[in-house]
Amino acid sequence: MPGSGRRKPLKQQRAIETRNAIILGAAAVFSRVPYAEARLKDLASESGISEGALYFHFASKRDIAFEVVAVQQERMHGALTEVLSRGGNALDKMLSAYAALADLVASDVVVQGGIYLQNQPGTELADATNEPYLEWVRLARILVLEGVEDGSVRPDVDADGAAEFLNALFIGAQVLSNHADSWASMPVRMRSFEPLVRIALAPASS
Amino acid sequence: MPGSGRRKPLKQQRAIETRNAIILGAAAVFSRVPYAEARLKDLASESGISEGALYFHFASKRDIAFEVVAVQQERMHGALTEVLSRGGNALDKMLSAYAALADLVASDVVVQGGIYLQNQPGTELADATNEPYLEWVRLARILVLEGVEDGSVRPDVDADGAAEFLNALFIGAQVLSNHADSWASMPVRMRSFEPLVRIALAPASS
Amino acid sequence: MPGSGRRKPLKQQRAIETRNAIILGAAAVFSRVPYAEARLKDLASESGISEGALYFHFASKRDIAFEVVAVQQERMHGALTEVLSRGGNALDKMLSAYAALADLVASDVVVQGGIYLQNQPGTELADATNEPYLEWVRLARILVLEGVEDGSVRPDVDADGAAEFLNALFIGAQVLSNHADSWASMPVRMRSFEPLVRIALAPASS
Amino acid sequence: MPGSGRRKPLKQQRAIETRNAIILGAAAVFSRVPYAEARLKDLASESGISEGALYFHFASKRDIAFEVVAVQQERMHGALTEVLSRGGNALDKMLSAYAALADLVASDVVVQGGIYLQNQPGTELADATNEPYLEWVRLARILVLEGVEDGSVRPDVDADGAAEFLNALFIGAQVLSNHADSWASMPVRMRSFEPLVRIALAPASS
DNA sequence: CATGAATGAGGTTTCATTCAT
DNA sequence: GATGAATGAAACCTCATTCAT
Repeated sequence: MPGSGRRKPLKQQRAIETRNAIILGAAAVFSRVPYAEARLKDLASESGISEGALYFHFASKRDIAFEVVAVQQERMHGALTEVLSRGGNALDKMLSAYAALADLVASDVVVQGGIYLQNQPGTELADATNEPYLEWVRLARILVLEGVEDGSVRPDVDADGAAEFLNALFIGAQVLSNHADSWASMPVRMRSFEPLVRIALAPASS
Repeated sequence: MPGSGRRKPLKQQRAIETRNAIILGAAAVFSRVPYAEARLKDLASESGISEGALYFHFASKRDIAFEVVAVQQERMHGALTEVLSRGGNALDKMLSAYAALADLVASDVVVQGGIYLQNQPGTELADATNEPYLEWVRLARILVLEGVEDGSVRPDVDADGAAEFLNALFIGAQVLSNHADSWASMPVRMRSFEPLVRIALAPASS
Repeated sequence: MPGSGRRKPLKQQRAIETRNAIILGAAAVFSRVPYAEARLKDLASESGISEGALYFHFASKRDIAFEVVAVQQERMHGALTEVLSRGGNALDKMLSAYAALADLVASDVVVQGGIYLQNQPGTELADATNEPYLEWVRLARILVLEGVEDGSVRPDVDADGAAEFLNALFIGAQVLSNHADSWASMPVRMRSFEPLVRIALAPASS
Repeated sequence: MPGSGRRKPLKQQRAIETRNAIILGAAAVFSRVPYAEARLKDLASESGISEGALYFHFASKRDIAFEVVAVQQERMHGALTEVLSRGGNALDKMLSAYAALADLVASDVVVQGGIYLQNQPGTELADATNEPYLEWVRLARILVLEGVEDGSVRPDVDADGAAEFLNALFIGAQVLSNHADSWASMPVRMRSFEPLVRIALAPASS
């Protein structure tokens, strides 16, 4: 995972601010336009700095993209663990996890940029970009199994299939939301899926 | 039809073949690499023709991409109408429609190229690329309503929500399949979702 | 030795001409200005072609420089073998060899470019540039030994020292000539050294 | 000299040290790499100071290079006059002068940097760089004539030719030594030329 | 005096498109 | 109809220089 982690100490406060501004501006551009069509000129102007300054903080355009993805991962991970630490049965936790992520996606430009960057297989970026998907699937699988145990999920579901099912749903919602209105409708969309997911996974009722 | 008239058609015949070769080669490239990273040189070599010759058949790279998307639409549409013309209740039709599309996606390079091209909002291509999504949703909605009528779908489902649900699932599966193995696993994946979709949409059983 | 040897067949006559024009123009620039200060813009205009066309024929500025050096080597080698194949004793052959090389240096732009390129150790070019010097020394050594045998060189000279002596003289003359008048005076200069070299190497006379 | 006057000189003292450090560091870089490829960043780090600080002591990169050349000239001049002030006939003085310079070249980084800087005609530096060569030739000429008078040099030598001969030899040795081992072998090399030079210039023997 | 951060001009390289054969 | 060669705009990146602290 290149791009993650500080290279230099960054001695001045001003530098840190600039660095953050770059990540923010870059994410904004990357969330609107495919990586290869994102112009350095735009990253710079969106960040309010000169083009050359980018290279004081990052080694290349590629590195900037990696950093955006890294921050996105961090934030999504943060949101996730926060939600999962709350009480409730596994199914509820799962659904509120997706809801929380949907909120994050709708509101956080860096997350949007990171997501869109990941949706471009075959790019220079491919490497740093493939792993996350697998991680989500793994997590979902764990939650499904947990749900079977605590009774919130039907015992006859295929854990792997269900995990991918949830993931496909989430990713599809991202793509559709992006197409529709740049992720603004993401939370609504996910919420509208909830009842169907509940029916699909929850025990026959009671 | 005297032989004297043949000369032109014969030439056209060759042109048509070349044209198809271009579309096929282009689709192959577009299915692996984002539009902006697809090199004309690669389209040409993958099609087995020279770079300059592309411009005899198409006005620009953009046009080639459009044509790939057009053919993809055509083929998906064809597969769809073929499936939908068969008998069965709406839910069954719906599921076999998605299954058929999944097969198509897994086997047809042009369809793959078209799909991947569509997954790049914000591009030059954006215009020609946005509509199809809406159409799928519309179609799904109609089928859901049909299902409510013929009793294959629970009467209390929200047609709009269910339509988007199905669509998100399908699109998410595409993205995941592409990431995983260039769409090879698409049919399996969709089939593994079927039981969950049935439970989510079908009436409580009896 | 990258840059030496044809990459592609170069199917068209025109291409071959252009390629040669590039080498010639590039050499002209490289003979006036250090590698790192040679502007592609100048290489192009001096060759009468567009900047981009350079990249149809060569992969990089570096490669162009390598090719110039390669051609220079070739030409110097050619001139050398031509001279050495003539009759005469070893000392005479040696001196007329240096004279012939001096003429070549004064008249051939590609040779000038190659020479100046080689005089920049520590550059990107370093690799392809170091070997030739050693080769000259080796050749001079052989001739000195030959001279000892045929009696045209004093038997008590140190072959290694004499070889480097001759080489230093030749290289120093190049540097001075370049400084003075872009190599124009090279032949005169070398000729003015001849008597001294004869005295230094020839037997005490009689 | 009251203590109250010392404050400024003290500051200057520090400045002088920094200035010297810069020249030393710069020379080290300039001796390895052509002017245009020498990075200010490297000059700075090699000098142990910050990039910005360079501009407190010098107006530009070009100025630093000039200063390196100036110091080099100074030191070579110093070594020369020291040697020439000793006794002996002209030929001996000449040879020990070159020997002394060779020692200096091998041991003094600033001299190395200066020499390498001068070997780049066509640069921004060209102006300040051309003169020295002429001066060496002039000096050598004078010594040759002196030698003719004191009998240490054959009376029939062409003073101009001999002067350039000696110079070419010295410069060629520099180039070869630099290529071979960054000037380390310079003294050995020059010494190995001595016998040949003696034979070339000294009277027929006796 | 010194430092790290920022600027901006300009360099090399890429690549869709056009041209001559 | 087709090819290889050429163009030129624009992209990414470098780096001497300047600025704020």
